Amino acid sequence: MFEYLTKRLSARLELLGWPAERLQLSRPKKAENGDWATNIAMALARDLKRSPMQIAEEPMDGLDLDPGIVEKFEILNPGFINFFQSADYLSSQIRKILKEKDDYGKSNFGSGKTAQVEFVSANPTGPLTVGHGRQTVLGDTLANILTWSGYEVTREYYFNNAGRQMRLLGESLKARYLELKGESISLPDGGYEGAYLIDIAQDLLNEQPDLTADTDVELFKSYAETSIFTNIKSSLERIGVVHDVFYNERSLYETGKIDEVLSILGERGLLYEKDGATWFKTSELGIEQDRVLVKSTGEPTYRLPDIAYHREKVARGFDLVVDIFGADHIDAYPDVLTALKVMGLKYEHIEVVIHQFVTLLRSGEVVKMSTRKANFVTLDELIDEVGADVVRYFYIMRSASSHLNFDLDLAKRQTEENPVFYLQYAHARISSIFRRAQERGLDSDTENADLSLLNEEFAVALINKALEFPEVIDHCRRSLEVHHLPGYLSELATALHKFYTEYKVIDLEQPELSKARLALLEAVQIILRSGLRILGISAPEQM
RNA sequence: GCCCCUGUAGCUCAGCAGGAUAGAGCAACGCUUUCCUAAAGCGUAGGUCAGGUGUUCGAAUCACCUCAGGGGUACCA
Repeated sequence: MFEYLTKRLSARLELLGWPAERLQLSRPKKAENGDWATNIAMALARDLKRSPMQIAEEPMDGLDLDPGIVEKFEILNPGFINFFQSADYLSSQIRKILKEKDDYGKSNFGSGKTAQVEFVSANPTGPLTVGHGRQTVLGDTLANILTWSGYEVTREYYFNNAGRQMRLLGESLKARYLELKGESISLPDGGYEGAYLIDIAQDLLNEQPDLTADTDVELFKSYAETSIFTNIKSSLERIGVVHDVFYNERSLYETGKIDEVLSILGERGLLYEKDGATWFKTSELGIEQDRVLVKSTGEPTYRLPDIAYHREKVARGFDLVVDIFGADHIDAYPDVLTALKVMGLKYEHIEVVIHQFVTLLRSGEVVKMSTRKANFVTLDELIDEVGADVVRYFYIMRSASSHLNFDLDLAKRQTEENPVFYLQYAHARISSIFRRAQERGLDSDTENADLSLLNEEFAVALINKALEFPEVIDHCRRSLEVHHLPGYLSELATALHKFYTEYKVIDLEQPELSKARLALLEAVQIILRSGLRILGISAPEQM
């Protein structure tokens, strides 16, 4: 209907010589204002110097619309043109859902195109925390949306197992190990204090009891890394996240990509030496101040490998690159994009999704978190407490740009009245009705159902809500915001529960009506199942 | 100081390519089950959309200013 109206009205506007690109169609909030509406008359009032009501008449005059789609239209003050869809259109759309099944709502926007989503990317210095969880679920769900939009998606995890932090990790493990052997050794300055390192030290002690203070710290570092990465991957798997590529920053050094970036920027005259460090003249490129790329110690800052990594992303030829970052990285990406730009590389296809922090509340108190200080709640603990479905839902029900308050007590306590169960119950409720219908011997032959019987108020409302699904997916894809989906699914569930309360689905006295209603529920269930699948949440048959 | 995010009902938050009377969930109060799962539905109450100025036929939405909270502004990532 949207496509149809857009096409017909645009053609009409062009015929009149009016700017068709100003045409906007939206769904009115109130049902009495129709199913679709346009404000074009008001938008053009100024240019045409005529009243909106007058303007509205003109394109609509003599415009005959397919009665199989549009029932009628109205022009209302102050100048809205409202369109009402026909019953035939609704029936045909339900048929479409039933026919396309789990493919309903997929688009070919990204067909033949590739996309990469980089997310999590936590260095293996400790378990994933509640803070990482948001990014994890955000990235995975967005990847699902892109897949639904036709893209071939690569989920990527970028990490660094070299550098200062990892060395500290190795030293910290070594200290714990020696501590277990009875030596009184203090943790290195700024070392990792987490208890998880004691567990790892114990494992190492069991496997290799003969290490001493003289053992190379490299052994401890590598043992810690392997152990922690195993743990991280297992946490990810528990909430259904599997990355396709783990990209090690170290490879950028080994293949000379780091040096290449330096030499290209050097050739452009954008580098200089000061105080023993190598600086990038970002101040000449619209950024406040210059940035250090190589420290006076000879080690690069994180910016340099980031630039090299993104240069590789560009070279790998993705049509769309999405980076999911926490708000603490907000200053890094302009540098990276600027570098790509001056190197003459494509960068417009790189989208950055910044998510704000998760504030963890426990007993009404803000929990300050730091991986190094070991004052954190792990993602694993959270999953243990509330389950993977609830974890995923809680993280994506809010927009990424809002500061998320994660109230642990609430999440734990809410197992009965949790919003996620509301959705799952809607799905289970339909399954339950199907089971009951079968018991009663009701013919569930939806192929031949007379869908025109679905003309009651709340049936129509439910159908309309169901038909919004592809628009919601598209909205998520366009804005790279996934929180619209859980919101929509809640509305769909509400429409379903309302329908259920008002009408009896299984009515042996009216088998034809029952059949039509069962067909509608089947369509609704298809959408609930698809939506939940995109969110990575299970769709139970019964609860 | 400068940059980014946020400020909407008691609480948590939608809405913000300007549109028709500002929404939901939770919390509060009241109601609904001889009938497909009440993990549900309905109703009542609750608002200076942080504040101000501007643009517009029309502003929660756009611009500017102020205030408040968070993050960044590192030769940490």
